[in-house]
Amino acid sequence: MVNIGTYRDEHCLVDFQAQSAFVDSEAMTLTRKEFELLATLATNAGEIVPREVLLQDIWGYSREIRTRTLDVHIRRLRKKLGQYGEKYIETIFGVGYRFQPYRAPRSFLHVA
Amino acid sequence: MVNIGTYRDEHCLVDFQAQSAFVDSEAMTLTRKEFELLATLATNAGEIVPREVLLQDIWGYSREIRTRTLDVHIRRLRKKLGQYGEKYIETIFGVGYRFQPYRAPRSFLHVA
DNA sequence: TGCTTTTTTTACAAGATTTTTACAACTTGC
DNA sequence: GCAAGTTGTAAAAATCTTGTAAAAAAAGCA
Repeated sequence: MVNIGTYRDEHCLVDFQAQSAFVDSEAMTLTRKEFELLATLATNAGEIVPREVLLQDIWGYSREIRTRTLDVHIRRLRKKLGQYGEKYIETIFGVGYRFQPYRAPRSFLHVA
Repeated sequence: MVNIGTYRDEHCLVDFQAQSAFVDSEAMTLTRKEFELLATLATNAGEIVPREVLLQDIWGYSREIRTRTLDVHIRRLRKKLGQYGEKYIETIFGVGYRFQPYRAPRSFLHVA
């Protein structure tokens, strides 16, 4: 079984082909822009995606265009990611955003 | 495996591409200016970088501008480098700063 | 067209970063 | 040691960035 065309971790699944996404096995209802945003971030999971890049790739906006639409979409996406919203989508101040793959918190029983 | 785009020594790793830095494998949370400063110094590790050059390259300030912002940023960077702060960032009085690659202290058992 | 949904803008609020200020501490040359 | 200049430092002020709710605009669709 291959894993091409999807992002997957313990709580989140993004299927780029089917343009669908799931949180804890529950389908998210995302609009097109919301999905594009999630897909772009998840594709680059663990890496910073600059605002510029998001605005260029998803909106086709060039550097000089001033808009808050990215922020608004980030907010709605975080909301739909539920309790993980803040953890998944990190703000890199002055740079952009980063989708962080889920990491299980280490059980305190195993802490040295 | 190549080493381009990074500074690396026993305790410190700076990834210029990813705009991230680590001390003893722990991610440092640096602001933009702090990262630029660290990156500039680490790029020139072992060499003195004059104040003028830092102020010009990072702030775009020309010689005649009087500011203490460089000093403040140096301080915050040293703080975030933790116990190595002072060792890594040397002050060259009247000239500038120098990032010194980590050198393991010679074990006292081997001191002549 | 008229209704619904999605996207963008607007206008502030909130938050984070950067710079300045004011003074203390230090370095160097005399 | 002293004076002049430089750097260190804490805290305040200024600036800049992001978050947010609500309204307006645009896009989809029966």
